[in-house]
Amino acid sequence: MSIVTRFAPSPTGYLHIGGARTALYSWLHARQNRGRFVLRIEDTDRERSTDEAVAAILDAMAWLDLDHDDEIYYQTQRFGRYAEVIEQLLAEGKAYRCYSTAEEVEAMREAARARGEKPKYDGTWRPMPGKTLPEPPAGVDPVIRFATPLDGVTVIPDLVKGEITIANTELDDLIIARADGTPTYNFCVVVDDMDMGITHVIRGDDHVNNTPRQINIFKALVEGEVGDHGRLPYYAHVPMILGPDGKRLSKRHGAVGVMRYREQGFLPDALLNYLVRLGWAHGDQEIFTRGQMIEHFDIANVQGGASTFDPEKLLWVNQTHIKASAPADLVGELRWHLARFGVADTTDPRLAEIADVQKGRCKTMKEMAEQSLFLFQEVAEYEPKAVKKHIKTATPDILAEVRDTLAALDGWDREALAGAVRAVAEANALGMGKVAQPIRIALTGGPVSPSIDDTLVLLGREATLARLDRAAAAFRSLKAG
RNA sequence: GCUCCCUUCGUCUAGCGGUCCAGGACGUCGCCCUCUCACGGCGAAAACAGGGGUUCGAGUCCCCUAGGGAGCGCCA
Repeated sequence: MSIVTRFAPSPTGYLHIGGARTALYSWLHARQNRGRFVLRIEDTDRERSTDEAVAAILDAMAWLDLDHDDEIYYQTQRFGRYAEVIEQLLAEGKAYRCYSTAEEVEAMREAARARGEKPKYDGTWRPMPGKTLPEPPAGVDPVIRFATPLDGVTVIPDLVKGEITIANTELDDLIIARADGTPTYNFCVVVDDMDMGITHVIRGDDHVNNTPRQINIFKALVEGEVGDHGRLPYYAHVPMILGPDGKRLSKRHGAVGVMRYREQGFLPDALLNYLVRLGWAHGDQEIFTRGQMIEHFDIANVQGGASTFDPEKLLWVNQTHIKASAPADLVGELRWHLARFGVADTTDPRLAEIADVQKGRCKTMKEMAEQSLFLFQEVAEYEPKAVKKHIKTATPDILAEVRDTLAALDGWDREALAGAVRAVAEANALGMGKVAQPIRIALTGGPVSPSIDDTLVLLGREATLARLDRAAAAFRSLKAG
């Protein structure tokens, strides 16, 4: 029997970090077992669901490259099916109509609370052997409740937490269809998981308390015990992700939307790598390629407790991935970030070359783009602090000498350029720093860039000579004035 | 209030009864390398929540306490 997992977001906002992790775990579990990964949009709450949110979630999934099988399922398109199952449950006496008003139910809950119990519906309208039901009041549209077993226990076969046992007396008869006839979450999930043949429900552990209810509905619909392959799913409740203050990760903690991480310059594989390691480990290994994640991930080894999101480590993982990437694989994100900085020419053939030179020195792709901007635009100003520190009275002459030496070069390759700069330094009895820094400022406007030979190669002969001329003149007038 | 879950360095974690005076990684702090920023190399500080058991032996199994989290909707 092949594995089927699913990711089932409700489209009320963007895909956040926590959702991305459960999606990743589901995806990994399916891919490593050559199973199917289903994407299902849980949009039964029509008030809060939006098309924009659906689009945002799909965008993020695409960027992360967590590809799904089958078409995308939308719960709003399955209302007919839910109605059918509700009729079946009603006919079999496994569900019943309840005419209690919201106010009455609230009073029941208060009463239970007063008794020190969990707030529950009291079963007024539940048919029982020998019990006479009240006469349905006129003008009240009933809700439909599921008849939860009155005794016994429900066991959740949970791959992460181990078996969890809940007494059925803790559960009440939950509403599966509202007064207006629309089905509710806990019911739709079960019908969908059943119809789609889900074998492993991997989701956040905020759903643990819902699970016994869902299992009871499941048992009312299919034969077999929980955990039977293909009949009732296994569960894996993965813990929450916490912010630095120990509270559940939320907007307060800054970026939570996956696409915000793209904007900050993270690579999708790096984000996934960080996420997979948050709550799971494979020995001492920190860095995983996609293939390694698929090979080694084990849902049963996921940590039971919540873990804290650490932006610093994410940055390190990202940097490590950038460093290990083939330049060609970085071009896409580099181009995207350059465009965000206003660089219109996205077809520059130097992109791979730039990525190759920069990849060892950037923590993020945004940083890489930003530090490569000097290659695409003229120097607007020379950073005052850098000028103060590195530009001396003799600098204009040195730069002129560098310029002439470079201009006399036959080729424009790294070795020749490095040799030329070193020659000027030696001729003037200066350390490399005393020559390289002024050149760097002249060419980029600031004190930071790749090694001076790489910088010269990337900038090219024409731009280099022009910028050296311009800087020499500018510094000369600066020192004179 | 009730139910369920969780608890190893600041953080992510390894550990699945002895090989643990607890290992790796991020971060932090030193030193080295160096044309800038980075990279890299070497080194240091840093943890089994507390208390009872079980056992020849417990970070590893059980119980209690404390702390943290989730849920208790005609939301998902």
